[in-house]
Amino acid sequence: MTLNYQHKKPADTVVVLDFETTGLSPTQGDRAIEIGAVMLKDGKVIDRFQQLMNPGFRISGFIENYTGISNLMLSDAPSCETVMADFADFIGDYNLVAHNASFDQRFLDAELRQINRHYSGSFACSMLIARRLYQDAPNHKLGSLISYKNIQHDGVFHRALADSEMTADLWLAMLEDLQQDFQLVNPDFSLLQSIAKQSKANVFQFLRKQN
DNA sequence: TGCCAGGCCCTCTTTAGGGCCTT
Repeated sequence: MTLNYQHKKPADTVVVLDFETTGLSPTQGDRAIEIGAVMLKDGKVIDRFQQLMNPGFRISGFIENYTGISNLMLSDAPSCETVMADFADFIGDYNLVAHNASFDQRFLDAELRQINRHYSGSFACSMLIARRLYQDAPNHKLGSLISYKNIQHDGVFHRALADSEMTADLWLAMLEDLQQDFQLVNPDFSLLQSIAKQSKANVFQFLRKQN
């Protein structure tokens, strides 16, 4: 069997991450308030990262309610700069996964720019991939996909570590489905990135060509 | 609860509009 996609990293280790933030747009002044991440290697969680961070201003009541993160909780949290420096060390140059990755990438880029740190891994978006693989799902919100795939969870949503754990489980479920449904021996980050670039109409034909 | 932004993606499209996702 020959797979016509390229392995980018010697070990298929990825970091699945999720930000909680003060709003939707760093260009409008929004900042990160929590980062959560799990590191996957060979289909297993080998490390975790979770930290609240103080954005330097009060967050809105909407965000307090949405995330369960209060201004009191953030009052004694370390600064975004301190936390993001640690997180930059955590992710290193590994490839990255997030649900609706364009959102998390904007905040990661904005926060790391503040401390002049960089990363060289590339992003894959679990939402774009799920839209192609699970076209019958009622919608492609993270919580809906967790239910659709019957993935066990602890009922916590909109907290960074809980959401990154669920995104990691969704990622592993997609890898497993590719192995079972398309007899792919070693589906990896690069293949899933390629899936996100296919049209919904052509993605299954693309997958059948992979072996 | 919704607004704010931005990218993707579909369609009654491409000289555009609007829903889906993320907080």
